[in-house]
Formats: sequence, C-alpha cells, structure tokens
Amino acid sequence: MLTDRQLLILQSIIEDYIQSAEPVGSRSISKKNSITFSPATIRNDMADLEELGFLEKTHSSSGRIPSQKAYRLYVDRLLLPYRFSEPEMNNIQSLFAGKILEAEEAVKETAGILSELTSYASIVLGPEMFESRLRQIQIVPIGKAAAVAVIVTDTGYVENHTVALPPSLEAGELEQITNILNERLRGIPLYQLQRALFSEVRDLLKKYVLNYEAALSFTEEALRKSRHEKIFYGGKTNLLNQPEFKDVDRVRALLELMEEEHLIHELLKPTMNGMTIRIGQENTNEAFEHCSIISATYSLAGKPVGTIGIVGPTRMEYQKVITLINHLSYGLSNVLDDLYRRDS
Amino acid sequence: MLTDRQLLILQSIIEDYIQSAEPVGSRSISKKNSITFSPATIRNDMADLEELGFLEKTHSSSGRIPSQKAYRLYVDRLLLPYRFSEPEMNNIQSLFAGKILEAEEAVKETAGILSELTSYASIVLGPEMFESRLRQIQIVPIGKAAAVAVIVTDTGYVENHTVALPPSLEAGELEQITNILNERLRGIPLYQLQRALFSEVRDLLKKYVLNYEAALSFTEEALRKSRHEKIFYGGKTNLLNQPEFKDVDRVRALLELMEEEHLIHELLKPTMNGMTIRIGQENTNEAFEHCSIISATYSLAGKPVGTIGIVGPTRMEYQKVITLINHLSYGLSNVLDDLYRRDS
DNA sequence: TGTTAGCACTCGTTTTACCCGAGTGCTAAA
DNA sequence: TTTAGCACTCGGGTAAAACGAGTGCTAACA
Repeated sequence: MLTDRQLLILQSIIEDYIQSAEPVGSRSISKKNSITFSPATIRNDMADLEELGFLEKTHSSSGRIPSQKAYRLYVDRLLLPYRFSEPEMNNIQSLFAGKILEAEEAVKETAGILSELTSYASIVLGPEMFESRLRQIQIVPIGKAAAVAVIVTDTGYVENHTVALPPSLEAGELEQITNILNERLRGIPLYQLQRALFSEVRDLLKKYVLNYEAALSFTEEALRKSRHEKIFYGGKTNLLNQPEFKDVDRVRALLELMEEEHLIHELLKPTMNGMTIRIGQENTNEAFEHCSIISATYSLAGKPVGTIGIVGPTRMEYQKVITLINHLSYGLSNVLDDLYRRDS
Repeated sequence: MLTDRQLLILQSIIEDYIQSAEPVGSRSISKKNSITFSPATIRNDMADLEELGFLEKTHSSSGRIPSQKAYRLYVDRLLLPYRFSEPEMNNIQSLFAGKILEAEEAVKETAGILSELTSYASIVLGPEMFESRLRQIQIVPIGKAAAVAVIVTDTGYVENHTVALPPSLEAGELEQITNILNERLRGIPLYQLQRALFSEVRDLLKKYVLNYEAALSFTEEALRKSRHEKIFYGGKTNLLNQPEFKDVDRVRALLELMEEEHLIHELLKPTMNGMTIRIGQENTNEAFEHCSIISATYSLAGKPVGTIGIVGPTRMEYQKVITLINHLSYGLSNVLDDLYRRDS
C-alpha cells in the first residue's frame, strides 16, 4: 500500500534520524543524492506516512521522527546488508582466532566485542551447561561440618558449592560416596543428575552407608542445580552517551532493570534458534520502552545454550547490529562446538 | 582556634547540608533548637569560618556549603555515635545469623546490606585467599588437548582454570602428577605454591614423568595465581538518586571508573587493618572528586584479606556509614574466622 | 565587648516578552 | 502529479524585569 517513493522517503528519514537523533525535515531529505523530489512533494508523502502511523511529530511544526511501526517495517523490509570496515572485521576475526580454552572466556570476550563495535550495551547469557555431562565429581571435606562438592563436566565447566556435612557421616563413607557417584553418574547430563541419583545411586548408598537418609540428602544437595545462569554485560556505560539517555531517570530505570538478573534472563533466555528483534514497546518491560533489543541464540551441537544481545535506543543502527550479532552468534557457536568436540 | 559556638554552627551547617544538599543560610540555622543566636551573630561566625576555609559560597549572596576541610574536621572531631533503628539493626543481625557456608556468599550479602542501608554504592573486595592452604588439587582431562585444574583450599575456596595439555603427556602420567601434587603440596599456602612446585615437586616429576619439561610447565600453569581479586558492587544505581549526580557526565565518569577493576582494587586493596576515610579530592582519582569513600578491611585470623567500602557524595551521612562499616567489617571478619576455624 | 536589629545590596532564579528560523500545510500554477 | 509560494506554528534563544534568599555592614543595645 506504500508507493516506492514513500518507502524510499521513509527509509531516508529513518536512516537520517538514526544518525542525527533529531527530527528530520523535508528539505534535508530532498538534498540527499538518492532523492530527486522537491521538499513539497516529500512533505505530501510525509503527511501520508504520518497518517499511516509510520512517522510522528514532536510538535506541530517540527520535522518527523520514525515511529516504532516504521522501525519494524524498516527491519522487516528495508534492511540493506552491512559491510564491516577493515579494522572491525579484524577485531571480530581475532576473537575467534586465538585459542580459547574455556567457554566462559569466549562468552565474556564476545560481550566485550559486541559493545565495543556498537557503542551500545551488550548482554550475554549462559552458556547453559545442563546438556553437558558429568565428568567427575569430587567432595572435599572442609572441617567437620561442611564439604565442598566440585563437579567437572565433559565440556570443562566447573561448578562447586559448599554443603553442610551431616555429623553422622564418617570420612571413609564420604570417600565411598564419592566413588559411587563417580562410577554411577559419569556421563550423565547435568539436568538428569538428580533423577539419576535416585535411580542409580540410592540403593547402593543404602547398602554401603550407615546413615543412609542423611547421606542421600547430603548428596542431593551436593548435586543441586547451579544457581541461575550467568549474565555478562559489556559497555553498560555506552548507553549514557546516547542522547536519549541524557535523562538520569531513564538511565536509572534501565540500569536497575539490568541488575535484576532473573528478569533479564527471563527476557532473553534461549528458546528457539535464531534472532529476535524487539523494538521499543514490543519489549514488555517499561524500562525498555525507548530501547530496542536485538538478540540471537548461540548453540552447542545444534542446541541453543545461550543468548547474545544488544540493548540500544530504538534509534539503533539495525543493519550493523544485526549483522554483527549474526557473525558473533555463529562464531561463538563454532568455538563452543570446538571446545565440546575435543572430547571425542 | 575555633570557638565552641563556631564549632556548633559549623556542625549544624554540615548536618543541614548533608540532609538538604542546598546551601545553608544563617536564618535556617538560627531556627534550630540547639541554636540560640540570631542570624546576624551566625553570619559573623560564618564569615569567620569562611575565612578559615571551612565554608564556601556558591555565589556572593548565597548560603554556605561545607568545604572538604569542614568535612574532614567533622569526621575527625565532631562525629556523634550513630544509633541504628530497630529494623536496620535486625537487617544487620540477620546477615550474620544465618548459617553461611561460603565466604563469597557472605561477602556478596555484605555488599547488598551496605548499599541497602545507606542508599549509596558499596564496593567489596576479596577475600584474598592467598593465605589459605591447598587442600586438594584435581586435574581432569577434557579431551586430548586440555585439562581442567581444580584447586580446593582449606577454607573451602575453589579455583579452577583450563590448561592446554601437552600432547606428550599420557593419561597415566597425568594421574601420577596429580598424586604427587596432592602429596607434596597439601597444606601449602596458595601464594607459595609456585615456589613449592620447584622445591618440592620438580625432582619427583623428573623421576617419574617422561617429558619432564612439558609436565613442569603444564603444572606451573595449572597452579598459576588466580585472576585478580573479585570485586562486588551493591547499589550502583543508588548514586543516580543523589542530586550531585543528576549530571550524566559525572555519573558516566564514575561508572566507567568502577568498571576498571584493577584501579578500584588498587584504590581499596587491604593493607593495614582499620578504616580509611577519603573525602573529595583526597581521592587521587578525578572521577571521585565529588565523592567520599569510606572503607575498612575485614580480616581472617587477624590478617586483612579484603575491604568493604562505600562510595557516596562528599555530602555523606558520615556517622551512619562509619558505624555501619565498622559493624559489618567486624561481623564479616567473625564469619570468616568461623568458616576458617571449622577446619581445626 | 559581644550580640542583635535594620537595611542596602548582590546575584541566581523565574517570568515575561520578543524574535528567529526550521519546518509545516495548503493553494495555485506548471 | 509535481512544485513553487506563502502564511502559519512553535520550540529555542535572548534580553529585560521582578523576585527573593541570603549577605555584609552599621548602629544600637545589654
């Protein structure tokens, strides 16, 4: 229903506004190389575009700014492929070139690159290691009343927590429990550990350990699911450079929200593969009303295990960010697959 | 050299300004219950106090604001003991009442309480676990080219890093190395591990391991000192509520500085026991020019292992913060001592 | 001699009036 | 259908005026 000219004008306005953050007038559009029409013509189309909900005015005689609907159209239909500059490309390449030994390291680096190249804030979730399998468990007593349980997975992920030690448990028994666990649970995915504990280990414990009840609940605690997943941020302070965040209250709302890790996790947690673009109020949370969030999952062995994302103003460099996120989620998945595959 | 009345007036002005963040006039001081003099009298003393460098004017006919020197005097001589309210006290008590199993947990909680009760930002360093002793080391091969080294200390602290595995090393040898390390290095403080590796383990490796060179450097890497110490922040966004940080640029400088973990660590790292109060430009860093930082070490077995601190505007509730930090550093030290002592 | 009342003065803030100019909508001509 | 022309709108900037919180100083008072 939009004419080609209207689309062209809309695109020009959006791109101008993304650059300048100022309302765009008909005159400045008409001066562009790609545009051959007079300001008056453009004004007519602008009026139409406004009626259709793609443009807005800040006051009656101001230039136009793109509406959320316009950004949506832009992202869905008008996006041109983005080409990275030489140094940017080098930056990205080098991230995946160095030999990376730990998943967490790769993920942190990715968050850094993301924010560095975009001057927005980056959020990286995960990786969730539920799928990875138990390689070894070690239970080290610390004094009389506590022990540290250390779990190492086949992906090299280490998790540990301290557990209260039941007084009835003797040192020898602790060792025996460790042996049983290692023998019976090795190779089992983390998310199945609890289940496997009951099906595989319970009866053995009954057999070999005196105070079986206490031992079982102790073991269960030692294997309990890790705390909620980790979140890495990059360049939070970048947001303070954006003119839309010159208002302290808005910044505060945003930063406070980012401290709420469970909310952020809920918002971005990896579900289906692929990229998600949420523009302005498409984000349900009010603090993100003036933000867009572009996120994509990265995966391990084809299954999404984490998310990388960018938070910026709705006036965001969509092409650039989308391309970058694509690159990085792909690259990060590869790195993880390499880390994982080293086991076979 | 200051009369009692001048001191009283100075104190009133400081406390008023701490509350209001606005220049304080002679009239408002004279209205206080504790003050019986007329505005004119107060103005005279104010003029004297200004000459002496304790007060400043924002412009020629404004009220006075305390100078940095005034805060210093206030902190050194005028401070009254602060009494916490019932709920505040409960909050603090409950922090140390619950059974805490991990040092890191205690430290994080402390950061939370600090910022919650003060509405400033809290910074908590450490704890540095260099003093704690190796309890157990486990080296778990992950595929062919890498291994995860997990170190558990007698304080229940777990550290792990992934290390590239020299191709020459065989599985059996890896096990042997682990055994040697556990046998020889148990009980040695972390900071001496590298040294002990050479004095205690080197020759044994030579004897039992084929490619001795590679094994040694691998082991050295596995035992390498942890990354720089951890920093926990609480309530960073609290700062945005303070009127002195309504200016985005100032906030940005502050938040950016806080991302520079090595600088923060350098600034606050635990040295001698006790409390440090740095007011305004007493902080060397420019971004802290309008801040005061109050910090105190907490200790383990009498040795300082970490720092808890508060960052707020120079116009800070000194009594309250000082009292709180004293409480918490004392309490945290106790918790750590309890955690530590469980080993004996 | 120390304290206070009185008063003129200062200066940042707020209010008002005004102008400027970027940008619009509409109309009529090309 | 496009464009030129023109009156109109309104935010932003500037200058002048009014306001008021607060000061410094002087003179009177206890």
